[in-house]
Amino acid sequence: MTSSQSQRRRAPTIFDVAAEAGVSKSTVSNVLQGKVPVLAVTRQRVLDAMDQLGYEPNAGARYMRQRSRILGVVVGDLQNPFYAELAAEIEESAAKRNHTILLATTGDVPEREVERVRTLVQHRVAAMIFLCIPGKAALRAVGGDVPSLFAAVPMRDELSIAVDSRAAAELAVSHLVELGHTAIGFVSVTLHEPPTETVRFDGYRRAIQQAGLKVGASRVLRADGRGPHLSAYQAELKAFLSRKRRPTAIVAATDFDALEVISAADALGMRVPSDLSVVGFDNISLAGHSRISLTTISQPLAEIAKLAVDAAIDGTPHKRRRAARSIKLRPELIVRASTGPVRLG
Amino acid sequence: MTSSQSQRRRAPTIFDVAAEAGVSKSTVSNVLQGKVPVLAVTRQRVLDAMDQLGYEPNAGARYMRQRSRILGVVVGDLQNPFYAELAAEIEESAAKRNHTILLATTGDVPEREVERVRTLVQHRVAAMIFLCIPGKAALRAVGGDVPSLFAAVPMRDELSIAVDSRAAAELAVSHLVELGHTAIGFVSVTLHEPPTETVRFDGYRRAIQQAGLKVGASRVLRADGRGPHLSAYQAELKAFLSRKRRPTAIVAATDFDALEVISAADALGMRVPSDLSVVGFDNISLAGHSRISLTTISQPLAEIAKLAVDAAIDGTPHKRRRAARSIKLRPELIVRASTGPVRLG
DNA sequence: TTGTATGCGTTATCAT
DNA sequence: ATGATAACGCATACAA
Repeated sequence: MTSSQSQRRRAPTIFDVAAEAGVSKSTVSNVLQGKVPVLAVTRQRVLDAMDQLGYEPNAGARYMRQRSRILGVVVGDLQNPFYAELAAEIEESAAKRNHTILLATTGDVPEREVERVRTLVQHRVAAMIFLCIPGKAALRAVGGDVPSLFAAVPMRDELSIAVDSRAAAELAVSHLVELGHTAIGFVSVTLHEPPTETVRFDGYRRAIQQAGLKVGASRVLRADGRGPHLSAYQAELKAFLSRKRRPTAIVAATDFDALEVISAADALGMRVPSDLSVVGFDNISLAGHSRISLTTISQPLAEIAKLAVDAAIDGTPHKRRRAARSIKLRPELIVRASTGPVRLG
Repeated sequence: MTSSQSQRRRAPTIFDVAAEAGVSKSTVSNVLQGKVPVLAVTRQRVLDAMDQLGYEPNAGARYMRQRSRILGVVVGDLQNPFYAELAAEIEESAAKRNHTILLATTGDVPEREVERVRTLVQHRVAAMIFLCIPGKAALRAVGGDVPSLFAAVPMRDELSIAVDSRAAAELAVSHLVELGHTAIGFVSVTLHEPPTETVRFDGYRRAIQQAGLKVGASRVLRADGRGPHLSAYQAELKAFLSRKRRPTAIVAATDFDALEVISAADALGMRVPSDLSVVGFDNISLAGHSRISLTTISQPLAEIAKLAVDAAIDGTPHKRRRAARSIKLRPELIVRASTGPVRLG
């Protein structure tokens, strides 16, 4: 309205506002900060001048004197609905606390990780929230000056806010045991993050042993593979499900994996859950769809996001205590139609 | 390793580097910029000093003199896999061009839009990429100084990079016509963005007329509703599908809507595609899952992302020509198992 | 309550 | 090829 000119003018500064309002820059700054009392009329004049000129403070310049209000968010795979949803929640929580997020995706490629982390550091983010497990180099690139924490991923010796994956696995396994299953397998084919995968497998293993069952190698399929070779996964999965001593129930490392398992079962003409029970992990929103109806472990997304943002903003006093301040949240089992009693015979 | 101290030190500056290398700040800046020639040995000394100190340039300070390398990305609904995937692609394209993205989600709430846009403006983003249709107020908040464009959403009179939705609708309709359908309906229940919804419905309507068919009011279900009242949607959908003169095929405004339609059909015991054919829109990654296998319209995500980022960075010379420079991409029909020949009778 | 002076980290202009 | 210096927009300590 005011200015349809396309020549990009210099944005109005605090100085312009001061001139327009007939006061000094300090006064403008004072009404901006709200710390120092300013006469009501003066204040109003400044405010008027501001939206007269369409003034917006320059965050970059501000951050040279103040703590930045940007949070760096590093996500491995934003294509995965779980991380996308989590990122959305984090953004919202951050906004509630007047912070913005600088988003970086790495595709879990080590070299890219370092590059992206460095970019975030250069922008002097107040803190770094990882939605992935970065490599050593990336972690080093963060440096000791910017606090970082890990959301929804397990990270030993660091501040991490995640679900207790052992408890989660126990939930899944005991649910299956209650349904009469004894041949309970584990599948992870699409999870690019070794540590997360390991923790979940470990939880599965412990839960199995705790239930007095055995962890048969023939019931476990773990692909350390790179890249999403969907067709290859399917081939492996079909072979896996066709084995003689195949499991009657499967704990999948993620809902994505569970979906792949279901696809393979469908292709083999196996029925879920009567021929094969499947439990997922993450409770992505599509897990509840009638065509999927996946029994799965749910993580309290909003809570994780809020805690992560709060911790990122409020900081962790002593580095050494980071791990100690880690938070393990309680997972929840969502029972849907992908699990059922074991078929006798 | 180097510094395990938790007291947050002042990050090393260009000045510190200069001191360490025994040169002036100007020289350091020169090697940083690479524009002015610097003696090889000096250059190396500076470089050494840099990673000795773990120096990273302060992007905020830099942006006070140079154009910022931040792109503001405003997305309405990041929970929607389509937008999450698009955001990921945009981030990647931006990174390739040494840019970072500041992400804001609005949940399509007008007041939040303005607030978020203002935050982005305050960070002096080089450009704004909208993955939603902002309200007037938000658009005004952008101001005339920061170029903005629209990716994957239709926006009249503005620079937009999206699929030709009329062509898309034609693709869907003619596919169904070829299968013998004449009672082809339209459903949109979860799309929060009126303009996008309107454009897609309009495309549907034109395509129907072009095919010599009629647009019966009884075959159209458009919910302008707010918020995701999934159960309510389901009730509406079931009632819709139970009508006497119900359609034999449905064009859904989004894959999400298509999934809801399928759920409703499942609940009513209707078979897809023998009782009801369904075409979606967006080709989200889960549309290809064996349990869904949704015939849908695909948008070239990566291409949209690249074009959007390039346009955002390289800019549009004259504001008036923005609309003229808009790009309409060709949609593609992905035929899967949710569509089939009309059942005779 | 308001104004003045200085510093923040960097780039850019001008000397040398 | 390198160094001194003035912006850049804002916050802050201090003076008035």
